[in-house]
Amino acid sequence: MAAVGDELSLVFQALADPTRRAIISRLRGGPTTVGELAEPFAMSRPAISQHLKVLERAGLIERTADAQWRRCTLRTEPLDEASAWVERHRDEWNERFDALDERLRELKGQTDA
Amino acid sequence: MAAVGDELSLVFQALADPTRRAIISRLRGGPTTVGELAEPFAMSRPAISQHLKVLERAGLIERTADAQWRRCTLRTEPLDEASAWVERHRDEWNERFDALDERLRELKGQTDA
DNA sequence: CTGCCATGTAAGCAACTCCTTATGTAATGA
DNA sequence: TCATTACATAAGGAGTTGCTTACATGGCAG
Repeated sequence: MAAVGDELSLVFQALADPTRRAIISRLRGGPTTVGELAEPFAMSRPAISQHLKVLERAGLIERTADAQWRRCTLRTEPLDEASAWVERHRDEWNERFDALDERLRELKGQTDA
Repeated sequence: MAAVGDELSLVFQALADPTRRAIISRLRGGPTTVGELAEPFAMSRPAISQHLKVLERAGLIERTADAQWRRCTLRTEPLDEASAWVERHRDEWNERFDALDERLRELKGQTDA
């Protein structure tokens, strides 16, 4: 199925490709045209265009027309959301604590049985 | 192609699915058997097994045999790596600064022409 | 041993991904 | 006007994903 309509899924999916992550890294150096962006990759231009479409769908870039060039700009808000999700699940303290809790309940279950 | 051998891609790809993110959220409450894990989802057990395989491949869970149950435990190291990548690209300062720089170069270009 | 329980694996299918080449489309410049 | 530049879109194909049902495995209780 993978209908994946929700924002977070789109962002993580966009980040799951090394080429797209490289594009994002590149865009940290400032807005860049598609041609410049495509140059370092051993890949056809349409392929890059399609990657950019994925990034745009995830809200990670904006494309603005500038004469015959399309200027791509990084948008970091979706990265904030992704970061927030990961951070919420990253800290081990709660997990450790709950694991201990679970262990205690387990032991109790064993003595009951 | 999507041969995606690298760690980060596997992690982001694992996080790109809502079911798998829900599983991770659930595992924050401590180690859980596959059955318990599958219970809240409107999905067959094999489907969950396959999601767990993806999570395991990404290093996000460990499965240890415990009699006829498999106990799934969250591992947060891959989340650390993912978080580090996102954090590295999230801060807007550099981006803003370079964007300004670019803008100045643009203006210079216009006055030159 | 036998049948149940929890789980994994296999096979099949529709949908999606990621690339390709070929073909638009819009702005520039001679 | 006509070619060129910069890019997008279309069509197609190999491989992957995410589900399904059916079957295999391995521990356990009788």
